[in-house]
Amino acid sequence: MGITKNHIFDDYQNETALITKVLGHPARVAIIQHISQHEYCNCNDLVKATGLAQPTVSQHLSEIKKIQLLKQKHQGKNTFYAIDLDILNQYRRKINDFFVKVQVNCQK
Amino acid sequence: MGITKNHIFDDYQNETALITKVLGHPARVAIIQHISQHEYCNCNDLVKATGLAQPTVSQHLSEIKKIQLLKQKHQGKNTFYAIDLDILNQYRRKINDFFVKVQVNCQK
DNA sequence: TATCTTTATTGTAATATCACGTTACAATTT
DNA sequence: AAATTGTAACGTGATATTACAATAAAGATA
Repeated sequence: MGITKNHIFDDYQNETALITKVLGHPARVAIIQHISQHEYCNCNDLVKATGLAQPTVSQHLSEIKKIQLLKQKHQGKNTFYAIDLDILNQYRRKINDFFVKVQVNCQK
Repeated sequence: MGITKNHIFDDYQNETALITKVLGHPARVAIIQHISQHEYCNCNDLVKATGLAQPTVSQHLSEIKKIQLLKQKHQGKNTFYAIDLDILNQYRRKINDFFVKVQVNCQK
């Protein structure tokens, strides 16, 4: 029905899916890369970097914000984005652990 | 337009997104977990394990198959699924490297 | 004040996804 | 041969996603 039955899955499964879903679009991968490579990166920089329209970039940014992966600093009319490294590292470990657990289970 | 502009992104970005997109649904996370935990796991086992209808499970399986993460062995009327550990490990490293690169870039 | 810049929001069209009933088909069992 | 079992494919409805034009809102600048 186009509606995911989250309630029939456990927290671990839902959280793993939530994180990877955000990474599951090339624009968001590109946005995360670009922010990591450029300090004081604002929305317009990302528009230029991706070639997408400003509302589209803004929409993708809000998806990334939903999982707390971004910090933003308002400076005058500008909004500068940065990666939250604590969260990033937390997610890196979480996703890596998922892969490792699957691997270990297979080898039992 | 609901249609992703893959052509404006590079291979690395598209491949990263392709892999994570498959993990971006709790049913597929659950299916991968269950297959890793049960040798000789067939479609019906996954139907029972997830609580989803058989066609739904079959559809999710085909998404996971698209990125070569599954091996299948036909035995009579049964089809047994297993994780392709080489591919899994390849993807684990790829996704982990993505996170690490972002982290390293931020710290420059 | 009027204008420009920057970002978020709203609305909308096109497409994709999720879920499942139905059907088809192959292999097994009776 | 007929019935049963297991899986994939087809079709479809409901919802979500992607993309963007238009607009709003807030701050900067002329």
